[in-house]
Amino acid sequence: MTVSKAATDKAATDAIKPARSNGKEAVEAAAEGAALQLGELSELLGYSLKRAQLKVFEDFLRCVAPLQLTPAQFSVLLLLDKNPGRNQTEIANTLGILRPNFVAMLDGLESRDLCARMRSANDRRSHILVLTDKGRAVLARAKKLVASKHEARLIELLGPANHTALLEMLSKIAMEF
Amino acid sequence: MTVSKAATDKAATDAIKPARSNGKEAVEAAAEGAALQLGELSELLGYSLKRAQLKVFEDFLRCVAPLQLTPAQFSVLLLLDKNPGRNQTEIANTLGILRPNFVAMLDGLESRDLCARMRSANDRRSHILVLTDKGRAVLARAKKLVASKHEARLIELLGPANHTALLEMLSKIAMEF
DNA sequence: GATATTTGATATAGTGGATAACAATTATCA
DNA sequence: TGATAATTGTTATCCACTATATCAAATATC
Repeated sequence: MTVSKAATDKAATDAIKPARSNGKEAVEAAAEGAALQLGELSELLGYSLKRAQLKVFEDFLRCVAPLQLTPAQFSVLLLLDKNPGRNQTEIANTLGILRPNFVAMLDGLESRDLCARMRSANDRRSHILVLTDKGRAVLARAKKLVASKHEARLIELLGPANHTALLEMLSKIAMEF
Repeated sequence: MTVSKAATDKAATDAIKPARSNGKEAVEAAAEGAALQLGELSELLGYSLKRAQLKVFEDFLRCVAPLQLTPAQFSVLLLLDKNPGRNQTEIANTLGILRPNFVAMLDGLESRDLCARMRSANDRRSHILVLTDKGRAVLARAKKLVASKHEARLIELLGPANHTALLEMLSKIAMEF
């Protein structure tokens, strides 16, 4: 497994002559311009998982580009909206973000006036996180873009039933594996 | 979406009192120690995709730890074995690794005597990549570990039919999305 | 009231991914 | 043929993300 965004850019556009199956297949294939054999790689779940994830994130970024939101930022806004009154540690932990790394991320969102830190009255150590009006507006627009462009394209590719089944299996792996 | 390895470490171990459903539900829930609501996040394919991918890679590393191979390194060895006579550009492109980043990766594998660069006779610019005997031996052991520990655990969790269906859908996304 | 824990924050390091540029070599074609 | 373009491996460098240690302020524990 490896996988980045690059991949089959140049290599795939190479001429692909069908490899004739004589003695030294692969070596001859290399001498020609044949496509490489993935071999067991195509059976490795992790490999396809990673490549699919990159594709999906890439498409997410495209679809939500007018709002300049990354998948991570979108998830934070979603969580803040559904869970008012929570502090940084709670939000970060739920999303699997380490608290030190969450600081800069919040700085970014707060500087764009999408959310705000408010000192808690009960516990003056913690910051209660709240969506601003602008944050709610951006989130609403983002939800629409994600549903109508991003997820819609996935559902179209897989079919609704498969899409649901895929989501269930991925959740199962994420939670129980 | 966000997701790193950390996640539900501390927050999940917090006391989870069932939130009573009166007026200000979520705010009250925050006042107590209730679990956070993922909301639309659980319907976002990219979110589960990323979390599942992290879990799978994590498990891969554990299973193949005795051989000290990352998923990326394993994929390189696999590809070299199935495609002898190829150069760095071809291998890197197929795996979605950018050529500049592939150099250090190969240095690592070569310094462990798992593969070797050989100057091509036809084109003295390129390096033909070959597995060493040790590389083949390590790859063979890695394949066994991956099949018997890593993939086996995934198949056990999902069931063989679902596992296959999942692989097909992920490949479809990776290739056609 | 002394000690430990938690929270947000800073500094820092490691890793993966991306671009520009370069020398050596090979391909193109006028 | 010879000038120019393209390719290969490489280096340097930058950015984003992840991870750990540490700190001061505030709170919890006993």
